Amino acid sequence: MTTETILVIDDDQDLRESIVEILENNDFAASGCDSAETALEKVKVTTPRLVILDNMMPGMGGMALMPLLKKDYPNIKIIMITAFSTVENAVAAMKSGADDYLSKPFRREDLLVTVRRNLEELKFASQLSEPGMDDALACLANPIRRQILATLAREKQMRFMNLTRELEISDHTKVNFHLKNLKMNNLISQNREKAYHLTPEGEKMVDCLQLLFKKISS
Amino acid sequence: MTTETILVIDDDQDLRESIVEILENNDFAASGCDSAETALEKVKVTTPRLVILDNMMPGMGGMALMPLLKKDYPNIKIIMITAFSTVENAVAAMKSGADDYLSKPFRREDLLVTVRRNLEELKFASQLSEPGMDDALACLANPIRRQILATLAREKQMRFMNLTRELEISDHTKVNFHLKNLKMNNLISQNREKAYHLTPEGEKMVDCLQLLFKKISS
DNA sequence: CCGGGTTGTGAAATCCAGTTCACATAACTC
DNA sequence: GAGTTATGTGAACTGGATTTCACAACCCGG
Repeated sequence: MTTETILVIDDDQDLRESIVEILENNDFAASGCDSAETALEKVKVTTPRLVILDNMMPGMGGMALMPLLKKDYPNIKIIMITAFSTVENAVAAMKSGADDYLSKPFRREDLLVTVRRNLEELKFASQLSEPGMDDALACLANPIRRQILATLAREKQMRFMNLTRELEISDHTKVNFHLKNLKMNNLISQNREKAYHLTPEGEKMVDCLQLLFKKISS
Repeated sequence: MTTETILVIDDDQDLRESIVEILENNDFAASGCDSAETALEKVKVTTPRLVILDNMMPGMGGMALMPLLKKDYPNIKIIMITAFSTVENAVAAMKSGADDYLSKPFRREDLLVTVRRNLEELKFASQLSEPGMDDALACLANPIRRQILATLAREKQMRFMNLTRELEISDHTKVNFHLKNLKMNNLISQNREKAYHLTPEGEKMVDCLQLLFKKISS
């Protein structure tokens, strides 16, 4: 967990400080801010990924601040604090751009669950561009490599020439190229008899492909 | 279900015909064969994907036939019928290349379950090289496209320039290129206000990516 | 209606995955 | 051990994917 800052915007000092404290006690980096106006300044410097915002404040209210924040920082997540738990409040908050909401009064656990859920979603976005993901998908992008994985999943293990014939590819060096690729990505390996077989990682990948296929063709 | 032929090789006429009948009653295309020698001839013509083979037969036994079959048709699945259910029998059968086994006596249900399972595995192999799969994975292979999908999953909808800024890519035409690609693959589309958003297909794809990621990083 | 931001196109340039080719070494067969 | 098949490597080549560039139509506020 890096220094992921959470900004808490609330004019009620007690509530604000109590939220910040709860968050800090749970290893989040949080800071407070007592009005929408100062908040706008503060995000310029700290650029938080998550904002907790009271919708009722003197001056500019939370509802008014939200679109401004979203406009300049579309990837910021906003958790709105609404005074009473009514369906209307919740719907209104979500409609105007909140990603989640908390109804006063809320328990410490409600707060933490909501914060964690939203940070989790943020994390997902960055995961998609992670290097591991990149290699894996590049590997899977090639139909020959997928065929190889599928064949090995079926036959458990296979020697080079058998595999080549099975795939009905005339040029054996082409197969070799893709085998090397798969080997480098740790999806397959060879035993002493030079037979290729899936690694545990490779098997996971095959599982993934099956899942993918079911999803896509559903 | 195409005309997927299953070849039943057993010298015991009663058992053989009963197996074929059970299979045919369950919409499989099955045919019988009373010895290993005739089986070798028959596979040349029918090239079944699945073979059910008795290991005890006069003349060439099932154990001897198996490697011959596997050599010429490595993608054939073999279900071995062993006389008694002992661990040794089962292990021996699997070791010499059987993909599955049935111990006599078995119930109609055992047979069907085993056959279905093995056909299912065969089906998977061909799925992996299907065209739909190809497009989808090629699309996902590019990190920028994944980022776009992830961003749209988070923000629900976004206009062109906002998206470009969000991704921190200086050249907007590059983003446009990938957007066009995603559009062509029906993963995103634009509403009247020109805002991009995920299509139902695109959402499925994002789900897939999340699954993939969880699998990979587990 | 002027100027600036937005949204987009098509062609040229570039890059890189994938293919092909020429060759080499081990392994097995007779 | 001679010949054949299996397994593998590296370099050159090819084509498609990606990037860059030059340009243009659009919309919109002042």
